[in-house]
Amino acid sequence: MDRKVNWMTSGGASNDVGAGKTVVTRFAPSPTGYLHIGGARTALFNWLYARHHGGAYLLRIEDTDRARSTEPAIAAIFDGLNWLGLGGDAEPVFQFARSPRHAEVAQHLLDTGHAYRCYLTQEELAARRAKAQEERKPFRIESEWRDADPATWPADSAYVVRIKAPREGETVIHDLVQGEVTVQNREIDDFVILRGDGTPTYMLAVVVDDHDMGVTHVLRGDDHLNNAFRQLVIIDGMGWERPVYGHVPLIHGSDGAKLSKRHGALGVDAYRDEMGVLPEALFNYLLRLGWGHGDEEFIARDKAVEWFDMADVGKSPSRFDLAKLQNLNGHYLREAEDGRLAQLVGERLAGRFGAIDLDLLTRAMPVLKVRAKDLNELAEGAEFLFASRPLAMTEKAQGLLTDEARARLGQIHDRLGTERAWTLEGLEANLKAMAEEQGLGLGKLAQPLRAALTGQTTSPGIFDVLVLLGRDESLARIGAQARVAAGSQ
RNA sequence: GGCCCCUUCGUCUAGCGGUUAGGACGCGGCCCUUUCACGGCUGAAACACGGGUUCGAUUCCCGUAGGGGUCACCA
Repeated sequence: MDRKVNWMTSGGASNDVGAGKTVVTRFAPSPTGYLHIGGARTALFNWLYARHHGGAYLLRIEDTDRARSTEPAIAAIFDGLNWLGLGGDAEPVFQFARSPRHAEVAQHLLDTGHAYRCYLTQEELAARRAKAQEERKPFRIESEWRDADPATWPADSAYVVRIKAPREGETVIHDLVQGEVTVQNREIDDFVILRGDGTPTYMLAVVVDDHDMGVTHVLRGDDHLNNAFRQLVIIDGMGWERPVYGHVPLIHGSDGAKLSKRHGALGVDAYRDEMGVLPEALFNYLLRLGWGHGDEEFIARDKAVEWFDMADVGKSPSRFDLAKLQNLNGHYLREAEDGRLAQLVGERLAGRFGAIDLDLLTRAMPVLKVRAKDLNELAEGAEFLFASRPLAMTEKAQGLLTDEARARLGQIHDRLGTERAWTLEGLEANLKAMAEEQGLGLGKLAQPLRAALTGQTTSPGIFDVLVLLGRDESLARIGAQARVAAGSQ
């Protein structure tokens, strides 16, 4: 509870850092794959925090790993972010393009004695590491070049630039999520900031970019918590102001293990395309994963912005629960506008049925969407509207069409044939009257009728189906099944 | 293994010294009902364990156990 106080000690209102600066957050994915669910949540939290405090939310692509970074991955990440409404407030920064600036900072650190050239080879390091492990001693890089006089640095040998980390004392971070975290400085080694080929490492690049972008709040996965202490060495060496940190616990799979493809570490595009999830549903789900606001479950965007606070982010990792996402998705499906859903479902149906009558689909949507949890189910439920005769029957539907049922379908066909207006009320009155006349439950008529009209045993209300299909198509479908009965007599 | 972090129903969470420990998903039952859903009502289900501190601990402190993260010239 004093987390807030800690980062406000420099004074000012809660939306100020230091001397009244505006909040600036960033989401910095590395484009080595799609935008995964954990990254999406990190982006969401950064976006919300910036919005809540009236600040800016920036994007940075960490493409310094040239071998693993790809164009398609970059596109997929932007695509996913935009779909969720989490695009940046400014043009994204591409990290690789800034490597000259990174090298410049490394040089400055070298010049000021905060870093040094280390001529140890990777082989030597590996050998020392192996030896330490053999002796069961903790390994920490102790380069003899740390205190070497720059005048003795060989001019022609390969070297890396290492930061000179403090060896005594301790470093404390007042984390917005984790609270006060202390690490002994001796635990921090002289990590590399510039590689042998002169390119910057991630540790250097992040710090320089965050500084240059004016980032005030670094909100990221807590797998970076340890990195924060190392990054602070560079920040302090440059004499820069420290950002406020907030390390959010990771999302785990349903079995508690690290999230992998098996449990939903899919790209957000998979949730959209394959699972038929609506962006507002994923937004709401991700928001509630690790964060809560009293008993609120369905939280709209504007409310999320209003309520979001890093202090309410839980400190323990949460598990990804697909069932809950689906429930949320069902909720948002029911709330979604019919025309929009028709559009989305139409795209899914076009492959099988050709041109889709979006007007019909839109009219059907109110009765269709209440029984679907995702766009796939919605599309499935809408199929009967576009299926052509003869209708394919599911096994259960077939089972419903007994001789007796087919005989009744004949009667229904005759009765409804006299219906001219074809209204919901008229049809309902007609069939209920028929059921009553014959002393039958409505179900005895409705189920075979449903099978004849949709080829399935479940569907929207039977009168809705009748109206949606229209007089001609309905009578044709009923007649088709009734006729079979007549032929078999 | 060293270091860091975490621990309330199966899951997501509310709780911030005194509560019949609340909500949601999922699960069971009932109602609504032409099917399936939706909706409504309802039931089972949790403070990891052990010590303290305190008149009183789910809540504060310390251990134990369990879980997670991290220890690269990857990001």
